[in-house]
Amino acid sequence: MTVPSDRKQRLLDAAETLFCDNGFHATSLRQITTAAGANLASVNYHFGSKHGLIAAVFERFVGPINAERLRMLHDADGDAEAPDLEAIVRAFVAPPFRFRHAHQERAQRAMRLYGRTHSTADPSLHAIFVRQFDAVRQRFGAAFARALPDLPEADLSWRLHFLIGTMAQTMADPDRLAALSGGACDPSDVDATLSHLVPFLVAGMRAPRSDTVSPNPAPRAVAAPRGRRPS
Amino acid sequence: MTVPSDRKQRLLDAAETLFCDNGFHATSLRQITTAAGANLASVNYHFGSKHGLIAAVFERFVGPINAERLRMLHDADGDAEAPDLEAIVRAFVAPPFRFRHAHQERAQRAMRLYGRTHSTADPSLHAIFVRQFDAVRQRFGAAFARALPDLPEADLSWRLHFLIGTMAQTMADPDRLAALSGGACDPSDVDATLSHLVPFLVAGMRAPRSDTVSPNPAPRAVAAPRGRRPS
DNA sequence: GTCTATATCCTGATAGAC
DNA sequence: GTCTATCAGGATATAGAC
Repeated sequence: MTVPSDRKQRLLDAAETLFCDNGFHATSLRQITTAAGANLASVNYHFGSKHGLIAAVFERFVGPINAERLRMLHDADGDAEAPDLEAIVRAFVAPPFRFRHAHQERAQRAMRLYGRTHSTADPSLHAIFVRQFDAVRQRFGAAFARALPDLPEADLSWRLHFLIGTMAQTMADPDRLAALSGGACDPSDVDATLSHLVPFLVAGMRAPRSDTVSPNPAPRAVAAPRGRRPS
Repeated sequence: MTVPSDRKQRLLDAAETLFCDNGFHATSLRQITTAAGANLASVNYHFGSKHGLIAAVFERFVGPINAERLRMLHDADGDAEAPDLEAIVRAFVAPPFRFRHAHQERAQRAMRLYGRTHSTADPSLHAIFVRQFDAVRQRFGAAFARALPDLPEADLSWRLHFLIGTMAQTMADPDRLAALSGGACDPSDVDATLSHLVPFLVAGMRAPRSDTVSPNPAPRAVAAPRGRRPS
């Protein structure tokens, strides 16, 4: 009790790595226990089930990140009437990129896993995620509302959604950016990442209200290809 | 040959629906064939393997979307020296939202599936996606470079990455936005979605260059929780 | 707490009749 | 092209010795 089982930690570490590389569903308990040097039955003993292990892996790194977000948010707005928008954005997006692990490689993997789980198709995993995340989202929603008092509520909800999506995708898929930029961008450089991400998001949050822009032109539908078409 | 097998279409339809609801990996061929009223062996006959079916499902709806993107891009910039930024953004993000299927419900499901596949963990699925997508990405990258001639190349790559992420997440997870906005946002309204999304992205793309903003403050690391800590 | 051994079920794929 | 029947293997989970 005073010193948690080393096996348990190693199971979490191995699961985190394998989940990130291959996804939750494609990773078997056998792979995990083998990589951790543990027995197959140990997962059920420590975590009850595979689902319990997934939840434990996820909560282990999302907990500190959300705590740091709230801490930075408290420093940033401190009940001010008009808190600094950039500081709020930074409080939201910086912690997951600054997550540190014993090894930097593992920190990057955890970040990727975090970003990908944002848009997982599996409903039960989605539930784990949403439960941990929605409190943070609401707290930041209120801060953004104070920082952008003239923005209608609907616009604010949309933009918070966009902001989360931008962050999640940036975390989820750093390799593609590195490859397609021909080496011009280095997603492993946290400071560089934030120096691009934060201004992009701040500008987006400050965009003109949607009711002041012109309507959408050319609403041409994209036809779905069907096997048979009337001709 | 003249009339493609009805079974084949029904398999694609059923697979699309189930893949969207439960993910690729969690959906079995038995579920698909049962839903399609077909035999288990029919998948291997028509598509060779489950992987072949996944690729076929994906290509069926991503092909027309990318074609429409390129068509709209051609209309928008037409080799102009300084094409309209908003038109380029719209050419990129509008087609997937305007994708139409025989039933509107299915169109929404296809859109969700598309958005989620952007950040799939499975490497072989990722490959299917990237192959279809990178040509479009390069073409749009060139158009953005013409529309934003003063932006350094690295900034451009970063922002294109952000833009794609915002779009993907918006497509992937419409339900959460609807729930958390308390009904203020309606993600099923395509015009409303675009009227919020496009200004956000245009403003982000026009943000100040990253080398003109102040450096990042407070690089405090988020500590990873470990079982044992030196005390 | 950790192990072996096993139960039970489901997966993708295929052989071969029709 | 479509079917039935089946194969070979992997999945999670558990019972029970130590």
